[in-house]
Amino acid sequence: MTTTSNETRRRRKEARPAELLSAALELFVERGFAATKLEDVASRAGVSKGTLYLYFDSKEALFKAVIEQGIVPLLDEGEQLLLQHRDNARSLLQEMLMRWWQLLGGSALGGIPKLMISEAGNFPDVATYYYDNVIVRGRELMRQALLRGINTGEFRPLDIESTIDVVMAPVLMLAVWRYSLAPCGCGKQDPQAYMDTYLEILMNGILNKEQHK
Amino acid sequence: MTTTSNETRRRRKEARPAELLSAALELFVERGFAATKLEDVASRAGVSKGTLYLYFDSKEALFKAVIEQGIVPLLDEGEQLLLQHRDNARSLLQEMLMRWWQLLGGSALGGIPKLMISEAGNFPDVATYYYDNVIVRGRELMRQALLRGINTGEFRPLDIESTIDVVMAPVLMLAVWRYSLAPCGCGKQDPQAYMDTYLEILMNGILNKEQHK
DNA sequence: TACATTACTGACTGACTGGTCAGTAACTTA
DNA sequence: TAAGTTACTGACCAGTCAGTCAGTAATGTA
Repeated sequence: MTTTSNETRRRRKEARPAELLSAALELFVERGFAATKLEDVASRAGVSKGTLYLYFDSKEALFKAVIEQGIVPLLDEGEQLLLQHRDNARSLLQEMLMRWWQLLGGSALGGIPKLMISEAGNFPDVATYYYDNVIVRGRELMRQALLRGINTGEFRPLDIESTIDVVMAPVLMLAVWRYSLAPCGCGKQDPQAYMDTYLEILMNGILNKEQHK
Repeated sequence: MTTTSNETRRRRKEARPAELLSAALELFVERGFAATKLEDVASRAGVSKGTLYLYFDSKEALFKAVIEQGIVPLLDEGEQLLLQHRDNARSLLQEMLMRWWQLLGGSALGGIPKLMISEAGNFPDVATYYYDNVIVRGRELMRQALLRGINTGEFRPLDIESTIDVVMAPVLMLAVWRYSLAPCGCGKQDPQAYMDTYLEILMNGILNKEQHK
């Protein structure tokens, strides 16, 4: 019933973990870790609860896997962008922020920041993992972009470490919003207008005055 | 044992609801709604679980009360500030953001944004209440400040609605951070440096170029 | 066709927790 | 001091859910 005729069980076995992780991410983001029932995760992935335990040892192990598997692709993408980019720092920064917003806004992965914010207190070790492997790496990307701009004189001299956090915040908030109050029909009418305004204010805020446009 | 000799039970009765709300806020923010046990809330407030039910009908009612009681003082303060301020728009905006950060950073109330973000999906009606009574009111304060600046020519003409959200985001993130990853010993070294950098970038971003300093 | 292996199922259990309520002790009043 | 009232307690109940495991059915193999 679950498996259609041309999907062999062997093939299914390879797909299961990803299907379960995807279902778990959706539900964890939607309801929070504690309020999510494993039965629901399993049934959303089209299997029974027992099957879930063939692939993951416990609810907590599932949570860790959701975070660890979900986040790697995002950073790889960002690192690619940084290496390839040969234009000026302004367009690099702009493109990084837009690309990141597209990724966070476009797939369910966008819920990970909200999930991590909500559950960090209950899973300090996952929080540490997330910090070391996502935040530190993400901040490094942003640091490179900002440094490039400061070195070329495009950006004013800035306190880099705090600038990194300040620059990230509005994009993060937009992603968080999408999975918290927005589904309740509340505000933040147009993400595109938000990003446009943000980039406009940000660029005015960090570009050297001599720079035009 | 719980009540000391010079606190009569009658006086205690008046203090209980506030004590319970305070304990509940702390634990909800720390662990999330579902992961918080009413027994723990009660014992942190120095009473038994039964007593909690004398003052609140259910766990959900307690949650609603936490949000509703916790948030009103903040907005009153903000409205006062807006009415009293007679200086230029720049200093008004600056002071609003700093004051807000002090309030959010200084008391346990700062956890409310994180709590609301985490639980909005599970309590759509509370989310709607929060949106109507906190976000809409808060945005209105910010709208007034921005309008004042645009009208006097201090600020460049901006798309007000999206600017409101953009301006709020970094302060909100700072508050959220404090109750999520920060307790795990992760980054964001110095809130003061963060706010300084933020205000500097923001002001450069929205002030008219002729404006000096 | 008979046997073995693999992927999966879902009823079950044990622990936990929201919510109840009969009882207790502090305080008041007569 | 005795009777009544108020604030509070904690054992208990009923429902829930993470995690288990004996059994089943699909697939592979001889």
